[in-house]
Amino acid sequence: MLVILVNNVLNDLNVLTIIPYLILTLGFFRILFTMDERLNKLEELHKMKIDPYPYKYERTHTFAELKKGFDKLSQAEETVASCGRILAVRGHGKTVFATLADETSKMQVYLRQDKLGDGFKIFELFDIGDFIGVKGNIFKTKTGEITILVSDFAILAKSLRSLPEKWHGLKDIEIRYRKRYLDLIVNPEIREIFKKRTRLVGLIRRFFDDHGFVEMETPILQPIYGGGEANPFKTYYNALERDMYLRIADELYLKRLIVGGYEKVYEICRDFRNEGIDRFHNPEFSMIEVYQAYTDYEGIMGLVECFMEYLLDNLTDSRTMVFCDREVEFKRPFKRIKYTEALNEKLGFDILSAKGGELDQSCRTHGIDHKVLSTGAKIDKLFGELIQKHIIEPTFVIDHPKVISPLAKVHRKDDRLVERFEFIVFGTELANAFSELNDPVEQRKRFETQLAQKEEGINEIDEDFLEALEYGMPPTGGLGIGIDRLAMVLLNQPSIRDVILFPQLRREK
RNA sequence: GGGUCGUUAGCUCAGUUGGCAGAGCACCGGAUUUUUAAUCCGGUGGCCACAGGUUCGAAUCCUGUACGACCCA
Repeated sequence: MLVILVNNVLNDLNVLTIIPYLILTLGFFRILFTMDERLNKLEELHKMKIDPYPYKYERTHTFAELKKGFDKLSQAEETVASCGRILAVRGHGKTVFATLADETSKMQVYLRQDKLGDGFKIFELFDIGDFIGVKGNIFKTKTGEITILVSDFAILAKSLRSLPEKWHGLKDIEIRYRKRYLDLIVNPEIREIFKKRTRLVGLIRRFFDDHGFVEMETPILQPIYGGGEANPFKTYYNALERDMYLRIADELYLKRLIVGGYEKVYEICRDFRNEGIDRFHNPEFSMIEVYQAYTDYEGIMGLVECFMEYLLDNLTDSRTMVFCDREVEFKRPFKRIKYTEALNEKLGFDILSAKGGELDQSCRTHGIDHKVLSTGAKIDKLFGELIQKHIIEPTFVIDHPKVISPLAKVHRKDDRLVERFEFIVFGTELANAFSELNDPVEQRKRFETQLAQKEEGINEIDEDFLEALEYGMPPTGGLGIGIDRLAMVLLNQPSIRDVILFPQLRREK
């Protein structure tokens, strides 16, 4: 069809006008040439009144079902109908072996001219990558492979481009990310990873449902962004004639629900942060936030211990976890270390009473660019560099300085600290939790301090949230878990892009 | 934002000191009725990422740009 179309266009133009046209559309022509053979076959199918893109196929068995039910099906000589994509073809003149794949498995099919008659020739119009349906009986070849002896077959969708190589697969990491569908076709282990990720999210949901939590849905488009420290993506709402932000967290909305009387809520949410992309960061990422009334961070720590054990038992069948060639065991209670004690020991002075000069000096010593950072940010960088990086075993780091935790409740025994923990394993933060700040007067002060520390006063205080707190929020424990990082660690994938189907990349040239 | 490395056929990769652009798979033609990375014979396919520079001569050396990976911020 395309070939005819292009021929017509060429006939309508004289040679001189064609030349620049040819140069301009070189890319288009190159695609045409590479697809030429397949387009011819497509044309051939049309001529034979065979629809290369039919509407459906009645399948009796998936390939996995055929393999599982082989004894019964072969004994009964039952005619089966299956379908899938052609992955390999081995022609032998008057017979053909082909390997097909559906979602469940691969399957060999065997076509013989003496069985198919004139229809046998039609298979010559099929290519690797095409979807086909086959009917026939299953048997074992002399090498013992379960195979369908085909009595009838049909094209289900013609493929116009050749797939990446069958043996080496697709390795180019850029193409794997940009054209994930190719990665999924030729690298079955990648399909397995994303299936496991889906199973993981299902387990997370089941765990919290089973523990009496209710899943909620809160706004992704927010008039004021909050609940974290990050630059937002900004958009404009025409009908309301105002700027809106894609959420960086859903904390402040879930807390409104606790004010509203729910006692156990969670949301599995996609959050958006307008910041750098690297091995641990994608601008859109998945979180689960959990809030439970009448408990504190101690209660949440217990919940996290149960949660991790539940995931390991149901996802990997083992209480050990391997990530980047290191192995750890999960045994409760998890280790606890105090944030300030660990950091003070490394630094040799007390960060809570430190002078600015001491902090700056330490930053310089450890290669941290301290000039543009707030005190809190300096402390957190030092912590990341000196402590977090080296924590491999599952560990709760607890009791953070107040300056770096504007939404957490002051520690009951030390008012310079808050009741907070981060759950760290393999040097990676998997969870962050507080005894939630529910004192509206204190919360307002913290927001004001936070706003004053910002260089650009872009964001405003969420008055509606403060008003909600003023109506009263019960004591509450809150938890946030980064699902992508959790997936990385549980599935032993070194980059966040390996657990996100379509990671963000720059635009192609 | 900075540093290091990479980009060669649809895919996986070679390419020597700067001297004709290569292989395997895929594709096309031929042989082949139990193969399975089928095999055998023959063939097509390249803006060597892009733009400059050095040179008699550049995939190769130099500069810049784009995209990607890793590290740092």
